[in-house]
Amino acid sequence: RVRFAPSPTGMFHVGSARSALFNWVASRQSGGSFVLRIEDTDASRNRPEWTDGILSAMAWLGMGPGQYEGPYFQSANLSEHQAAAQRLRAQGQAYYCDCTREAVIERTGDSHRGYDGFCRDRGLEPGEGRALRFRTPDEGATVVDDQIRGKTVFENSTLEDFVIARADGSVLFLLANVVDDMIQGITLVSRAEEHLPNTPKQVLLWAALGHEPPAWAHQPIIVNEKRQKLSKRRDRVSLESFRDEGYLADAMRNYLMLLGWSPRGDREIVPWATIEAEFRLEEVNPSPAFFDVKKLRAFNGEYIRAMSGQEFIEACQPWLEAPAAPWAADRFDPAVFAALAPLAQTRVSLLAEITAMVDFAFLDEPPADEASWAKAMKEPAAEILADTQEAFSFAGLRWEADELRARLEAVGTSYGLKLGKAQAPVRVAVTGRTVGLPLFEALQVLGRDRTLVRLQTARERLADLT
RNA sequence: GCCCCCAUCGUCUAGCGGCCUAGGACACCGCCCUUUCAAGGCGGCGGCACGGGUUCGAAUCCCGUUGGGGGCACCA
Repeated sequence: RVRFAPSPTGMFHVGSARSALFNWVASRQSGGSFVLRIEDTDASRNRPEWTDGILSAMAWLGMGPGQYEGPYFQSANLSEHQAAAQRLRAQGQAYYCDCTREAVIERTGDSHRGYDGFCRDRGLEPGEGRALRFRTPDEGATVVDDQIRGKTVFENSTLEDFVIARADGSVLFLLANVVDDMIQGITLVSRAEEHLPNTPKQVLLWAALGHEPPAWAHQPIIVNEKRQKLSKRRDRVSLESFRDEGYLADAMRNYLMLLGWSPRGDREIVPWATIEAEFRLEEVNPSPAFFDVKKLRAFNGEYIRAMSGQEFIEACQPWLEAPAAPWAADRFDPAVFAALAPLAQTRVSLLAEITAMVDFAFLDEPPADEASWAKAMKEPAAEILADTQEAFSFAGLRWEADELRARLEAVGTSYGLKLGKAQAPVRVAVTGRTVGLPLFEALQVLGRDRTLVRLQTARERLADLT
């Protein structure tokens, strides 16, 4: 039984996403279950919309409702938490303490030294301002046997007597967590490396409560370009933001699994089934991994190209409507898009890019891009536009890509220009941009009338400028 | 400050004592293809942090140094 316990913070951190995936695969492989716990001992912090966000992000990654145990939003074990705390006290392994933080610092002279054990043997009874502390052993060591990094030894003398219950009687995360895990029969706690320093305390709690601790697995943290832990404030970390930009769930989960692990045999982009079969928690690389958006993007491009034409068209839908699309809804023509989509599929690495790729076809006028205009509309541009307009106006012209190409090529030749140069002014006149879909195919789809109007408009504008 | 973790190309990694002249991917740079841009094909650049051991032999094992990171709440 593997437990996944993301903290509700208003978004789903990519680190949490990777952790969820690791745990998910590990639990399925062993035929065990995946327990989802989205809880906070301070219920007021657990906002419904936040938990909904986590649930939908998980479902997006393929971990849908009904496929896990839970979710548990609020621990149902509050009384057991209390009982455990009192049991520890009864066993002499916890004691009440009335020291304030300030008083401790004054005695130790160091705000980082931790608690000094002042109240250990004062035999205080519960009361106002008195917290319950766990009495850590004076000697020996506690070892955390971790599936990813082996055994880590913590000298008990370095473990301070930590608080397990507040003065008001409420139990803190460290203990509550252990009690919940015990009650739910959790056998593997797999979480981020930042929890490792607290783990010996939990191992001690498990033992004090008379249980064998679960197996542990502390995953390396995910860092930014400065090699610091990805933080909500500094870095872009929300899974939702990637989803909304047009990253595919399959690409994202494939990439995430590769952060710290890789399939055998020089492969990276592999079907999910392969990952589910081959992943091993013990094979996870213990060193921190940089979240490389460029590589993610490259993966996304590969996944997009691997889609069938129909799948691609369907996947693009959200970016072809308001608010993503700048055109009026009634100007959108599914047939036109279906004709352009195959040309666009190898050219987008993010679905969001599709909008700018096809907007010229659904806008009344080509989008204005000054830089493109400046770049393409020089020297013989006016003549090329005029000649092209004339050539394209020819009554007997077959309005098809190869024919259009032949005509423009001829125009270019008359000015000593290769097609690559000659097509530039026409491309900008019709699509508004200097780069884009293959021009003649796009013109064929756009149609004769609209193409000619745009050529005419561009000529007039060019004339006005000079 | 104390405790802990980590260390192979810029990045993600393969490697778990000889198959390593260190392999792949992303990024970057060329060339080919080409109507722009992509895609695709071919090629290039580029790394075992350092110092000691152990061993016939070390990227791989041990120790140290250095560097990076994480944790040190009556938060989770």
